[in-house]
Amino acid sequence: MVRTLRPGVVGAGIVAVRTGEHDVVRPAGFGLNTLVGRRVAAVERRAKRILLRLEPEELAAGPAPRVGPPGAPVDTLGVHLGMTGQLRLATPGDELAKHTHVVLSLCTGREVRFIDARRFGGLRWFGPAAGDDGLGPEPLTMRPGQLAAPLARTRRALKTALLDQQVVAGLGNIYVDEALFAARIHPLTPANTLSRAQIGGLSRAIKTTLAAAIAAGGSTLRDYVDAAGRAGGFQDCHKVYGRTGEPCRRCRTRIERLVIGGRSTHVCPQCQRSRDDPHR
DNA sequence: GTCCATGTTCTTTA
DNA sequence: CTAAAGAACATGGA
Repeated sequence: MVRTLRPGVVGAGIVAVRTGEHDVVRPAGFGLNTLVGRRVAAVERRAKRILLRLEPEELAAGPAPRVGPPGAPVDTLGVHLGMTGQLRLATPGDELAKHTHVVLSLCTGREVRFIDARRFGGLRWFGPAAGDDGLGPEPLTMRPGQLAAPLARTRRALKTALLDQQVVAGLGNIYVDEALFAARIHPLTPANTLSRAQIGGLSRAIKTTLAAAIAAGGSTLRDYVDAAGRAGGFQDCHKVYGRTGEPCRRCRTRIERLVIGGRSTHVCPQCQRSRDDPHR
């Protein structure tokens, strides 16, 4: 999402803001229209958050330098897509999709639209804060020790621990299931019983799974599309997620569906037998 | 009508 | 203190 959004947004000034009747902005009542006149310095991702970094206010007005002096405050507007959210680059003539909650008009003549049927997603004003509060390490760059430490402190099912954004930030239900299959570890394994070797394998599995998913453009089950409206392709590579009853691609055993922490969980009972693996 | 859904956050219960 | 379980949010598709 960030990669497709970035070229249409970075360097552009916000010239108008339109909002729908539902308040999807936190803190509640924050006026997005106060951002008119600000310029987008960068678009970054932290875990599941999309972060629009805005140039310092006084420098953004007028023909000012693109980058402020060292130490100048950069403000951040975060976007979380929840389950059904979309950020779309559009032009004013494009038909307004149902459930469009925010439209940011840019000086380039283009628009960024936030669309979200369920409204589990939303925008969040971080001000000068970094926008990474409450988040554990970034899975793509973490060291195994960063994963080992919080896992050693809990007896929760590994699945539940990995969905906890304070343990590791950015894994959702799809990618936890896929990473656990890749690591060949059962999702019900108590987090604090993993061996050092299992942690190492799990860390690697998380990285390869996410990297492959990003390269494929993400998983489109129903709603996800990038800023240009293109669906992802990784759903066709899922080994276990959504494959209940179908044969494991590795061993042909039927994929099982469990419920762990209230979340649908997909597992190959043959490949993911870590709980009673005598070698661990 | 039923069940399920890519996420987060709060409350209740133990 | 820990954590499990459930509910809540809101809409739509099968």
